[in-house]
Amino acid sequence: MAKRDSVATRRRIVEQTAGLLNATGYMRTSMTEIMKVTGLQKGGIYHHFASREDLVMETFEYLVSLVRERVARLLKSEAGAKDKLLGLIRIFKELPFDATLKGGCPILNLAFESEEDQPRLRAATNEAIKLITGAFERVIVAGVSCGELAPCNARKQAACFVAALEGGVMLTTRFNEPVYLTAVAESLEAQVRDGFGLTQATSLAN
Amino acid sequence: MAKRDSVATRRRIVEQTAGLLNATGYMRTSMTEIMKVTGLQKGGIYHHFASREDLVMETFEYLVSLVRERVARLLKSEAGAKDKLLGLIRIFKELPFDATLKGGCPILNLAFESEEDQPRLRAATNEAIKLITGAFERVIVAGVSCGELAPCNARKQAACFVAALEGGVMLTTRFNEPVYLTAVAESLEAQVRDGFGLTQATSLAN
Amino acid sequence: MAKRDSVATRRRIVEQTAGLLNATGYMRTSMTEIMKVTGLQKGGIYHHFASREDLVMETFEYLVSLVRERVARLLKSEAGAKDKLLGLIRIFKELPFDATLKGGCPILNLAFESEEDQPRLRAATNEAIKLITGAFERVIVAGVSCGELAPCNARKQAACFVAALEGGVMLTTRFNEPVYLTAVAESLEAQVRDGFGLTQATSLAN
Amino acid sequence: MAKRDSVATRRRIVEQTAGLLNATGYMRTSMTEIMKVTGLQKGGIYHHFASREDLVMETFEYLVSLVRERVARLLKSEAGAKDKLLGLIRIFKELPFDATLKGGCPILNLAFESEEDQPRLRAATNEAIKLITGAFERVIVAGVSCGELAPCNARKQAACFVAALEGGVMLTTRFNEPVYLTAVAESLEAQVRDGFGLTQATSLAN
DNA sequence: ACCGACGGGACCTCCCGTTGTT
DNA sequence: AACAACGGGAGGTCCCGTCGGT
Repeated sequence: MAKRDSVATRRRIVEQTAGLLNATGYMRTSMTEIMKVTGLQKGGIYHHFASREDLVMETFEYLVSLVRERVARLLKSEAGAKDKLLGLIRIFKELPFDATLKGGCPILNLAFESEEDQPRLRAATNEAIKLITGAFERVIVAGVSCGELAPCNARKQAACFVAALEGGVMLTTRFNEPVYLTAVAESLEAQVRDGFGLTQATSLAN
Repeated sequence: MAKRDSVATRRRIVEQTAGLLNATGYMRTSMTEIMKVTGLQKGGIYHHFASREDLVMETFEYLVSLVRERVARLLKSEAGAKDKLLGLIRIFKELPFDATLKGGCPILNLAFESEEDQPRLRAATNEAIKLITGAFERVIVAGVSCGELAPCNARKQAACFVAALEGGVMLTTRFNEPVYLTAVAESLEAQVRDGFGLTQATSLAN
Repeated sequence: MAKRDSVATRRRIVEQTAGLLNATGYMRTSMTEIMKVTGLQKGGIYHHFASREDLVMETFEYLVSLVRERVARLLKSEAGAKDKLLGLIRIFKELPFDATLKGGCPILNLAFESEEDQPRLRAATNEAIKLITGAFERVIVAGVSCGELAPCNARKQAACFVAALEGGVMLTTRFNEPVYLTAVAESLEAQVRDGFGLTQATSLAN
Repeated sequence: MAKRDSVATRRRIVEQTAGLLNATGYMRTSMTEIMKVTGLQKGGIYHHFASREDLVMETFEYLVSLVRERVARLLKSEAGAKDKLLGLIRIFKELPFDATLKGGCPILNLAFESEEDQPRLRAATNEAIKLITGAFERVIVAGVSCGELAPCNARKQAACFVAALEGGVMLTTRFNEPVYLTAVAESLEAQVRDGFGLTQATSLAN
């Protein structure tokens, strides 16, 4: 059971902890609970991670990687800007139904919990949210360039998408009410199909 | 005089604790910090509140009352549905700049932190979010009735507004990035002025 | 039991902890043992001291104050340099038989245990040992001035006295063998009575 | 080859651990640090030693053997009692400058750290200190017999030498102040050269 | 012979809530 | 009404020792 399993165990710890932390809270969840879901004792866990923060950090990055991977795959599979945006929206819509991500968006969750006295976690959340916002922004810029979308402030439009979707995920998750995410997604989808009002110019301008 | 002082002190505790709890976290904030901002010792606080949860509960309801009051005043001061919606949006836009509410929306904050093992707090957040959503919904229903807004699923439309605005507040607060809330608000304002696409029917239908 | 007893309790903790720490070890002794001798629970102790190190620090200074007090009283009660030196030696001879100091010299004990990663404790021991050495040195300087003692390097002579006596205390304490301290004390007493060889000049010269 | 390697490795562990334990503390030093200096993992060390205490025990005896060897060599190389005593003193003077013994006298170090719940270590230190004291005592007895030294209580005189020298080593090591050991050594050397006051009888009598 | 994954326990710290007291 | 001494418990960390494997 020795050496060879080390990598696997470490990954197993991260994977099993991921869902727990994202649902119960990165800071609130005690090592005891982590011990329970991993089936390991404190000694076993601390053999793989120097500190609780290290484990949280790695778990967070694992969760972010799940999202990043989906985004990357989506951007490759779809060609048009509209389809890409609709796909990104779909990723958010599916979030609460994913087993490990049913706690909501890990980025917002950790951002909510991490304080200024945990600079590593804060920095990680900042970077992660930029990843998402950046993806939206780049798609929008490209869509505008090729005339598929109406001209607009891409950064603002991206921020609007992310904020609305994150809000939808958050409310749906926390209040167990699917309507929030559904409503937001539908609204955004309509805007996308409309090309941000390509003909009527109702998009975010300045 | 005893009773009068008691009531005043109790209220003072709530008011002084409100901003702290909403910014630092309802569950994360320790009694020590609460003691610091109130200037009272443990005994003094527990004399007025049977438990920490009671204080949290009352503080939360105080914060919600601040929001409710603004909403009520706004609904009274404005006559048209569009103006009322724009006013509600403005309330959210001002949230992060309010001294006591700079921690973000208290409802979402507490909803985020409260677990299933705290049914009272959960119930309070559920009720509070319905208050907000209900306000939007009623305005929309009225607006549609009088023809000021395009026909739509009012509940969904309200959910969409609240989710987007809450998301904007959340991201702006947690990432210290005003663009999220600004972008969301502008987008919603545009939709409102458009009367949810009164002429082109781009609003949330089913 | 409230406010008034605070000072007394704090002092009681220090006094009861003093003997324990000096005998069992400043670093080795666990909070659990300190709880036992003080009769308080962790909460009670941490109410009075912010950290274990703080308690150790204060306990150490209490023990040093006991020694300092004896030295001060001795220096006042005796007039001649020889009598003062004999008195100082006697203080060391009595150390292992003192209830609270039976663990040996607190200065050397803590100096032994404190590492470089505890600068406060290190600094305290440095200061404390200088207190002892300084007392010897000043007496010797005065004794030489008035011709009661043979001319010598006072600092060296003082260091010799302290080292020998500390060694005697240490060995007697750790090996439970009174002869070490007795032998050292007798030898030093003989040198003192001899006035450091006032007539034959066998004292430490350069 | 297996057995040979085993013995060599075992000795290597002891030698590499010796300096570390004597400087950092026999009890305080963690297995992690021991692993670091030996370059072995836990399993490797525990393969050679049944317990941490066994390793400490053996390391201690190795360090004592270093001292014993020096003493034996000195006693052989010098003929006269005075020269032997001066040589013994010199051994102590050199202690803090020896690479492996720069932590001070291993006997006193371990005696300080070992508690009553470690009878083996206690016994080992008792035996070791008797080795040193016995060496002094035998030299003194011989010196008195042949008239090189003034008649005296040899056991006491030996105890005095050892206590003073150990004290000097201790203070010099712990306070990083060479004067203590230097002063003690000079004083004792003077006494030796004087033959313990062969002519004036100032030596330890009863 | 040696590695290293893991169990299990002890330690310090901090926190909430009670209670005697002023 | 308010203070503050104290109990009791839980959390994160680290450490020693075992044992399956190479």
